Amino acid sequence: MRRIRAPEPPGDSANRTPAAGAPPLRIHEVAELVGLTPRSIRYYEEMGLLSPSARSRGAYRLFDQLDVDRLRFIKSLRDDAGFSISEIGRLLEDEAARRLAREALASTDDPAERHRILSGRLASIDDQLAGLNEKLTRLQEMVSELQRRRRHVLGHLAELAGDTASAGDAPAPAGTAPADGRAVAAGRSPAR
Amino acid sequence: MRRIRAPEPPGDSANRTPAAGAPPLRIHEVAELVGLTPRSIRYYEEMGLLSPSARSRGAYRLFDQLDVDRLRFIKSLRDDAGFSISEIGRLLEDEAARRLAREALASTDDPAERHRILSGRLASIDDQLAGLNEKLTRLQEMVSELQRRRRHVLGHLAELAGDTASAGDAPAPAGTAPADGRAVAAGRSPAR
DNA sequence: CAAGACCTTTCCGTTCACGGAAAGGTTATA
DNA sequence: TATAACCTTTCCGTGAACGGAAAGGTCTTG
Repeated sequence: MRRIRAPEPPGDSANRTPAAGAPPLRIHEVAELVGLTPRSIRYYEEMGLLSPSARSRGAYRLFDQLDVDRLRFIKSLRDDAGFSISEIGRLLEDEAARRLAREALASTDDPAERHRILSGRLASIDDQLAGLNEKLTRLQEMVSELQRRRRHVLGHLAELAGDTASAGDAPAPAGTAPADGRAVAAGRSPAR
Repeated sequence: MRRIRAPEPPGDSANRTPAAGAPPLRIHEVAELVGLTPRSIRYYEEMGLLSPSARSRGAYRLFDQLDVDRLRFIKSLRDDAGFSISEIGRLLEDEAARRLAREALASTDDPAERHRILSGRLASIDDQLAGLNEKLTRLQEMVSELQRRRRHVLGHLAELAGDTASAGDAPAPAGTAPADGRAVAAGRSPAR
């Protein structure tokens, strides 16, 4: 019987972590760790979202901490931001382009060339910001509306409590919530 | 040849708008108006997202302003918030529950009953807020990160401009953007 | 070295969110 | 009343994002 741990046979350590501290994980381990299925992870690799991760001699996929981070990012983009896999692909490609630009920038002193590279980067960032800001604004509107309603209901409840406690109290102005902003109330997660 | 307008035959006006000001629209008209296809609209009706809209004598679907608003809301939820159709369905169901609660509240004076109704509403609102706040937080993080990068690139560009203008200028502290917050920069929409 | 647990690729199946054609009905206009 | 331009339902097709079984390989442990 085996009990998890230590796949990598000695001798093949030409990975991204030269003589790593944390041992690489196998697919079902990362899957459990980040809350995805092995199937999904293979699918994301197939779609080009993951760098062709390291392999053991026996062709087992091996994941390091960077892979885990990347997968967490992908999951967040999928679940929280609601991006499609291809959209996520584009975002990650841009991430790669970023590194390339960084290198290209480091290897030239020509002002015109540097300007070209930087402008490209700026355009790409603005592109992403435009899309995200749209989503963000809509979401903020929805949250604001819900918070309005919440205060309204809360006001009614306070009024009710006042009535039962001492008949004929101050009706409570119904607007004493923590102003507005982020993270107001939670409880009972929506499954999913 | 016909040229759009005036479907509803006189005699059947038992709709939501008793003797409406704005005439009802047919499916391809609303579709164009809100940026959906007729097919999608029928699908949403089939999925229960729309109240079985009014029909003309010949069974044509007829949409009023409320339908248009609802469809716009659905589209926003789908495109901007990235909700699935069934999630949108749940949100809209809650909207219906809200009306019911409103009526129930108006028809009883029993404090216990009123408290029960209001508590239910509050729980439901908190539920939705929890989900939305999570999405919102993630998105805000992403936007902040992008804005950070944008300022960074902008700083480099300024530096470059300074260099070319007068060799040996102030390097520009790279942190003079509009603080942070909403809607920073746009340009070139991401297709979709 | 046999067992058991995990892995591989391949391939077919499924759900969601529609697209699109078919066959036929409806409504305003010429 | 005959077009033309819509509409209806029904049904089959499709791309995305996986699920799951099949057939076989690979590690580790008893």
